[in-house]
Amino acid sequence: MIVRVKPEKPKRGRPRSIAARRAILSAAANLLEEGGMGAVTMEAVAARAGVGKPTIYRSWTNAQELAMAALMASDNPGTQVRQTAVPLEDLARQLRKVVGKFTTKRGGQIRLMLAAAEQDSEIAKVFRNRVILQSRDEGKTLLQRAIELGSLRDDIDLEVALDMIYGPLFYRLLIGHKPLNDAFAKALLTTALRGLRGGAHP
Amino acid sequence: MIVRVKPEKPKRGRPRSIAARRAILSAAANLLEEGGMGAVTMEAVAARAGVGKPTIYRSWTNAQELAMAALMASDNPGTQVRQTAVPLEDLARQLRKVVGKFTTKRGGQIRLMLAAAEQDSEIAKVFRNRVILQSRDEGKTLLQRAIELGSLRDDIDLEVALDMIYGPLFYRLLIGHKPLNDAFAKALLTTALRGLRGGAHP
Amino acid sequence: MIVRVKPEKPKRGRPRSIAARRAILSAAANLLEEGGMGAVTMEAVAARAGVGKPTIYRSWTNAQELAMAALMASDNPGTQVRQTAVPLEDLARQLRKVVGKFTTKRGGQIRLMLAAAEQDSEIAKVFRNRVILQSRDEGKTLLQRAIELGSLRDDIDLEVALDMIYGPLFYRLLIGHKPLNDAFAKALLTTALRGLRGGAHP
Amino acid sequence: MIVRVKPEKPKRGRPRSIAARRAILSAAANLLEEGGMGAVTMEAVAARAGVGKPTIYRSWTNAQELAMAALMASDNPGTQVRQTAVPLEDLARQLRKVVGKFTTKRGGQIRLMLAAAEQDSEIAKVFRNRVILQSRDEGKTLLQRAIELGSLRDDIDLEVALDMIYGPLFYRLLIGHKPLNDAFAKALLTTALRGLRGGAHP
DNA sequence: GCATAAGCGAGACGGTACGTCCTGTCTTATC
DNA sequence: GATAAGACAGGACGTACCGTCTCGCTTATGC
Repeated sequence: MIVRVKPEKPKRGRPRSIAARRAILSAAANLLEEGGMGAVTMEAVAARAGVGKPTIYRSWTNAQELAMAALMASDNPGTQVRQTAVPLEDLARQLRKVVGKFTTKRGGQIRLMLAAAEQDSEIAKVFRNRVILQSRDEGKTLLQRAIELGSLRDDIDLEVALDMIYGPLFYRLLIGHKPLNDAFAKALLTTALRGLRGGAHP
Repeated sequence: MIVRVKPEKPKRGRPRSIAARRAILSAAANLLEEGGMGAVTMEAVAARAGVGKPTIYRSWTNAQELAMAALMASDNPGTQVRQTAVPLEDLARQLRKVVGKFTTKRGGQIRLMLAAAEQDSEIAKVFRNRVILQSRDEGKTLLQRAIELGSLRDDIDLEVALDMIYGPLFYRLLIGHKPLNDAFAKALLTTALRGLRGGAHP
Repeated sequence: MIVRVKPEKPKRGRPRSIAARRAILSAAANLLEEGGMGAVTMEAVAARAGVGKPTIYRSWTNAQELAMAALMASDNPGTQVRQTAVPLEDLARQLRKVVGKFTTKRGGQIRLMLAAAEQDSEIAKVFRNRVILQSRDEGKTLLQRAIELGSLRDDIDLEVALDMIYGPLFYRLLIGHKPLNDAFAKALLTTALRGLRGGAHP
Repeated sequence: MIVRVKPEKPKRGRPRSIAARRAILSAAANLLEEGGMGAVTMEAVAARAGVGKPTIYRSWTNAQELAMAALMASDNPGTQVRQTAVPLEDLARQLRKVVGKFTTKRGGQIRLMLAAAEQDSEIAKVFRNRVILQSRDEGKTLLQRAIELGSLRDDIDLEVALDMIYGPLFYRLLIGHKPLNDAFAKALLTTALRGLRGGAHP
């Protein structure tokens, strides 16, 4: 792998660009944490970052995009789980991690972000892929391995199975009708694996 | 002991106009349908309803509340399914109805509504109960009957089971990573009933 | 001269509450004193007087009228001066009284009242007659007596003379470019009596 | 020592649009003429001037200030009289000019403006100086010259004399109890010069 | 002596304007 | 030649009063 050590092109009068970007994202993230989506206004971000509004508009077209970008920038991608020989145990571990992530304040921010954005905007898609579907994708790998190992039936619809596991987590995050915790994650996985069908079908 | 069946407080002053209320909700609903949440501004609603702004503020504290109220008011509650002797078939039928409801434009509105609102506002809770959890509650009755009839295991956690069924629908509605249709509803129910585990069920 | 003591038309229905009237005028006067004309809003008066708005509107058509009425009601008419054998001394005494009246807070209220009102409204005319021109009318009597006694020229235009005396008081009240005090009143009267013309006309 | 004639602060950012300023003042002046003070609302001015409300608020804090500024801006300062060798004749000519100015519609606007404004606001002071006291100041110069020439007594209090001449004009403008016209101006000046006292001047 | 009419408090109504905030664009002077 | 500063047109916000209108309730008079 080749590492480009900064080409350092001889630039006229734009030494500020990276610093400004960082300041903007940082200001936006702080505002988001302090006052939610509503507090992330272009004016507030500009003021706090010590930056002109046009500088922000040059990189993000509106406040939602910026808020999303800020949330993603401050996101540690690491829900990553190490894979062992027992994928179903890896899955259980990963679900607990996801629950942990959702339980923090970040969970609330994610919730707010989801419906606020234009559903079809480019950034919204990226956001969903990065923040929401990332764990599901990891889960997909685990399920596939479990099938290969014979731990799961080989006739299941993988996508349906994934939604049956990750959907409920998301459901409780957004609706909040029941607690979202490790116990739920465990019960969910157990029930999903075993099925609901009663005695008549052993 | 005499039971007064409604204290019915004396109500001083001019009563609120039900005509105005109706006009406001109607205007808000129309604007919502035409231009989404963003179009439901207090000013636009007031203008279209032929009503003063303070009249709106007297009943709803902000545009989101009003939009939610309008959506609920124009909502036909009828996901109601008739119950037969086979609750699992009733459940399948109901899931198809829910999918149908989510698939229309109303689905998009519901999606937008959810995250836009203050999560803990009173109206938001009512909204979630009426629009989101209503079907789930109906499902609960069906599942309970199924357990009584022995069609389902009697050791399942009912709440977990419900989320395992309704959560995925909601997941696809909001994230949109995969289609939300009858086929999905059917596969979902089938998989949930049967379980994912392999081996033991050759 | 026959004084008709009010034709007293036979009124049906509940008579207007004098208690309410008093409460309204009192509330208006207090508000006027506390916050000037701007504070005398119908709503504030109604709230403070413990009275419904229609009760106010039944007697006064707008806030300015009410404020004027309140100011007049709380006005002691007594600039009245006793008349002695030397009308010019009576006049000097009266001018001092007028100055005293204008110097208090009431002076400021009068000032505000004058231009705020519709110039040609009925109440504004009454106000001007009662509050502004009353003293001038008294002065007219005094000047006439002085002319009869030979203390003043008999070829002067009385109205012009009156405006030459009372106008400057009013001028300083409203514009405030120079102090309005007894010294001014004295100098004014002296100068007016003596004239400005120099040596050429002894 | 070097005297910098105007530090001329660096003025960061986009300068205020003089076109906008002109449009605002023009719109305000028109509205003032059409409907009086009450018609000069920020919204109406903004709409007519094709300008955002904040642009107005950036320069004037409320409608009264704006109306005053508009009236002053559209005011031709020209009551200025040319000075001849006979200052008392100059004075007579100037009084006729002032009367002319007060008699037009502008007179009514001035009247309304005076009491409507916060008495002690900065703009109100400027207004009084520019609109009301300007003529009086010119008169002061004329009187001084007349005294030097021996046409007036040299023992008069100049300020009192000025108020004795200009106060009555103002009095009739605001109270309207008697007509304000050239005849009055002439009689006023004559009476003031000659004095009111009888007897001593047979 | 009881009906009737008007006044009463309360408060909602359709409106208008307020003054603030934010948007997204633009125009400067600065670095 | 990109930046920060900040003015611009526009438009929604939520509030304050306006003057009018219902309410349900007194309170006098007059039939």
